[in-house]
Amino acid sequence: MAQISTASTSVKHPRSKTRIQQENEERILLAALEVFSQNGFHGATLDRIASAADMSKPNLLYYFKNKEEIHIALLTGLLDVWLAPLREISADGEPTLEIGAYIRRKLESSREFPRESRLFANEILAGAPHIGTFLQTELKQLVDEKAKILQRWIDNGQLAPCDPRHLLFAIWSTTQHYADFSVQVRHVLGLPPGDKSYYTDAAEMLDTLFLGRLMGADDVP
Amino acid sequence: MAQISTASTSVKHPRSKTRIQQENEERILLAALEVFSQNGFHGATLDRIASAADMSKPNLLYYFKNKEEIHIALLTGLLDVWLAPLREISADGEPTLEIGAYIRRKLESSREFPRESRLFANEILAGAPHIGTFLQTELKQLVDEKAKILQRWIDNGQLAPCDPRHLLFAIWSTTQHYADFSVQVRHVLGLPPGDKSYYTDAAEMLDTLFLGRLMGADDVP
DNA sequence: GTCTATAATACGATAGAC
DNA sequence: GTCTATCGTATTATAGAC
Repeated sequence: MAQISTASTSVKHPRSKTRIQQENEERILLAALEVFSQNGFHGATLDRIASAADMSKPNLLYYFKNKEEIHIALLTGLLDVWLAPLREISADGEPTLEIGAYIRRKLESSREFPRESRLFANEILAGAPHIGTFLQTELKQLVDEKAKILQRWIDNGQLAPCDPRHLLFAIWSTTQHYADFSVQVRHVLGLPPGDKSYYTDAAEMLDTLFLGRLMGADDVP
Repeated sequence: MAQISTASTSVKHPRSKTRIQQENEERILLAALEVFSQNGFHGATLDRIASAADMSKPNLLYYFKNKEEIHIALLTGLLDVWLAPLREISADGEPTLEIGAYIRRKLESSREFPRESRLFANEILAGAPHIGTFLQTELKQLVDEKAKILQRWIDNGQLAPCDPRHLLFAIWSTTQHYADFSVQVRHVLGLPPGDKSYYTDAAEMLDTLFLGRLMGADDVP
């Protein structure tokens, strides 16, 4: 299975793209994001993607040589977006503020890019056939780096003792849940499709959960 | 789309099944669980299910009239298992103990039944085409019921003020994450396939997270 | 670059012998 | 109940005109 990473360049022709090329590729990727995120890789058909892009199927395959290439292009574009909020965590900041801001960035990302989140979730659920290498290298490296910062805060008594990596897992899972499981969230809360009002309560819950006792371990001996 | 629930009976013929029928249906469902949970509904093929069940494709279709019926049978069997840990939360217990035990049950369920968890996750990600009604009725009702209990604990000062439903969402997401995103967890931690040793640290993290400050809100004014 | 037509195949499901 | 053979369709991908 072809592996991708943030470093990989998807540009086959060094020649710059024409205006119409850029527009059409963008249109295809937008349509594909919609279809892939709702149905998974195998559930998505070129017919539906072409239809969503308002384009004929052969024309679509003029821009991407096959279905998998469209999928890979989407995932590739996603990885940097996924890493960005984590990258911003600074060792120089106040732990409570840094972690609180990270949670808000992730939750905002979940709210603004639910389709991207579901695309990512589908890929992981399927065993990460395309981004396995990315997870083992770029992501692992960044997590290792940030875990050191968190560990230092713990050693300084600024953060409750815990496994830093699992703290990150908890932040990822709780924030992404509101995008990936939005249907369940809405049904349980009795909200209509498209209603995202639950994000307000979600933000409050996560603040209570993560900033309640974990922070300021010194204050509560 | 055909909807199912815990109340639905999947028995078409009241006549009791023969030994060989039971065995074969069980074999098919086990194989299908493996294939569906790894590839999603559309990614799974009858060929692979039949092969995994060590059975011919027509023979498989002798027991289930089509692919969807196998999928529905799996989901139906899953719903009660999914609800069971939540049902056990008792209003008469000590809040800390009750919630701690619930988290451990959910985490244990994640560890013991990762394929079932992924099957469920795939169904929700796809928009819950089969279990939408279940989510809106049985699950919502049970959540409403348990949320009342949690709210009473909050009112009594035994639990930090928060939205009870979102507390449940946080428990669901963090525990299920270790089954649904196990590939990512392993890759980030640098563990080999099949290694589930991270569940120890996971349990500790969740205890710290959920039982740290949330409980005994009175103790920390 | 875009289209119609179509090739090639994968897949769900059935027919019918045993 | 189980099998081989096969049908029908959906879907990926290409050929070739414009």
